[in-house]
Amino acid sequence: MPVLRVALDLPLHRLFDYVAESASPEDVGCLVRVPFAKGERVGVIVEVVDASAWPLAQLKMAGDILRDLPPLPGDFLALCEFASAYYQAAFGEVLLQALPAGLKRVARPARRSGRTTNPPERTAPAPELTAEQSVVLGAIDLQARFSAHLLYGVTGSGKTEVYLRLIERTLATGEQVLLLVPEINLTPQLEGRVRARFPERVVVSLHSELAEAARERNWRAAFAGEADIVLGTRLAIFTPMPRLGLIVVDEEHDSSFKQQDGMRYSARDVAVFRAHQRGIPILLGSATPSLESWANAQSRRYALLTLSARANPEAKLPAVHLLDTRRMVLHDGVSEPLIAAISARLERGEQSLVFLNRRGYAPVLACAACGWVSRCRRCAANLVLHLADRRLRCHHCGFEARVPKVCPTCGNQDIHPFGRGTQRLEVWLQEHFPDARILRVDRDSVKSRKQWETMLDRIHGGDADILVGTQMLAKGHDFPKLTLVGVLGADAALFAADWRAPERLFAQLMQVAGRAGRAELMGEVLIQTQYPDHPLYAALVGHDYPGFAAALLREREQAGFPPYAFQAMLRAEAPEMAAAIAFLTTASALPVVRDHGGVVLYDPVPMKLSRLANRERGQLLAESHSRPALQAFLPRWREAVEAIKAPAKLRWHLEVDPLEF
DNA sequence: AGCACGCCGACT
DNA sequence: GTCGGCGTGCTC
Repeated sequence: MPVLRVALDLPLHRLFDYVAESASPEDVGCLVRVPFAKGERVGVIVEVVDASAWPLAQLKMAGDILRDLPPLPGDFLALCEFASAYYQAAFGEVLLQALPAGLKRVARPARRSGRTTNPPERTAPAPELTAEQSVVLGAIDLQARFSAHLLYGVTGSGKTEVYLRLIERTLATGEQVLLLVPEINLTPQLEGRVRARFPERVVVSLHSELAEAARERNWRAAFAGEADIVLGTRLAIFTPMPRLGLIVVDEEHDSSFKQQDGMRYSARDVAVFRAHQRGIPILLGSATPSLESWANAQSRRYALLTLSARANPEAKLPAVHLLDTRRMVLHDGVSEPLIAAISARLERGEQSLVFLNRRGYAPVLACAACGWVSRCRRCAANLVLHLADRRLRCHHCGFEARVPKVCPTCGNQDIHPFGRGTQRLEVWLQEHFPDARILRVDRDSVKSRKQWETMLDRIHGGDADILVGTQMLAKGHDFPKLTLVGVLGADAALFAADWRAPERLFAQLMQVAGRAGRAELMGEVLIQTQYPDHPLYAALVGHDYPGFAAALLREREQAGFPPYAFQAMLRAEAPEMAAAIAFLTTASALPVVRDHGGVVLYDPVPMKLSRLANRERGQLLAESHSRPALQAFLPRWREAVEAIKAPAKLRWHLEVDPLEF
């Protein structure tokens, strides 16, 4: 009798073996129902082997092999195996997280046959290509085996059109396309554009906000090869696609491609591996590529393709000016030149956008008499004042309290908000421009996709004169009447402890600056700063991403930071910081650590946000100048760390290529 | 990760 | 006298 080696959704780095009445190697990749501990589970058959060498008496009998779903293909299993090995996650967990929940339920409901039908769309004709777009398209050979391309294109340069043409060429050869986007809800118009361009094709979307049934239906369509185009967020990278011929990653620098819980993978990096493994082209697109991708382009591992001009030649890049607030009078944080610029837009009937990446009314409430500040009792963070609904709110753990009328410690009535958020800015602007229609756009005012679409309609319909918002507003949207972008409070990120903060700030400001002046109206960007000489701002003024990236890469190389070093972070959390640090200290002194000369471990330290939801958190960085050395070290280290006897309340995880510190 | 078994504190 | 805390060990 054959033995099935089965992967189960457990954090265990091993397979479980069962005897089967009858099974053949063709069943590899099939789901199978198996008895496990006291209950029953669904796993995936990874191997079917001859039983002669197995201690059969110790094995349980497998249940049904679920053959109504075709077996998961070998390249998909290999993709999961790669992710499992690279990110130190259990194979079964990787494999089963990739499947829709419905398939994994032990008792499976009878399947309703649902067809994936596209809502009818009018065919959108393809626009003429610009000279640059033609050059870029000519440089991509879809017949080639694996090839990675970085499409560096300024905002409005027509990256999407390049994607669409490539997709068209790929579809023509009978292959499927996977298009990854950071957050599907923020870019509903991209989905619309894809559907409108390919009305006769099956386009399905895959993201976590999709209802379970719809997600399963779309997943099945992709897996069955019925879907021609899969448009999805990071989780879609783990979709089996039998005819996959092209992967496109839009806004490849965006941090939402990085999963921040469970298996902490980078969908962009997995995508590159997947393309390599399948021998197909991959295109990464961005106006501000990640330094990792930029470095790969500089070293010719990726082909660099550039779109330097806006597709609409009338739309010039916005003029970026710095407002040196050290020598200016500020009115609730807003400088007079910015006020004047907004006034001018109001008079001309144009739109302004004021960008402040901090939601709420004020980041903290404080007592002038005794020094009390509104701290979260569960986190090492302040409670943010939300005046709109009169609450104090922790942006990290969700804790809420009502706003006290007097100081909770000394009874003083003199408690005041300190600092500014979007709500306060909105209030002030409304007072100063009483006739202006002001729209605040942040996660508090836009909670659902529906609200977001309503908001976009209002903006496009010219229903707003001034937009006030956080980075939500920065994502790729055309606001034709928007000619002014004001930026407040950007300086904070210049000197942040996280050395990746400038890179993110630059990308964010480039993105929000790109909102200004897309049509025939010239755009202007005013950035308030106390550090007008900072090279980051100089690069913004000059629209000089390559120069900025080169400078950052030089710094990184000198400091020995990524992408010139490879890192993994061990994090521990416990009720007491001492327990977390003690665990990390033990982990850093394990015998395996001494055997790996190529890997350096730093001292365990408390995390920046050292307490979150009543758990104290510490971290330990492992680093190497050689990825193979780090990859050789990690499995051995992880195994030894798993064997550490830690208190039950201690949680830990290992993150490869961490983005945040 | 669940879920059992197993040995020490405050209660119907 | 028991209910229940979570420490430890196992899952084919």
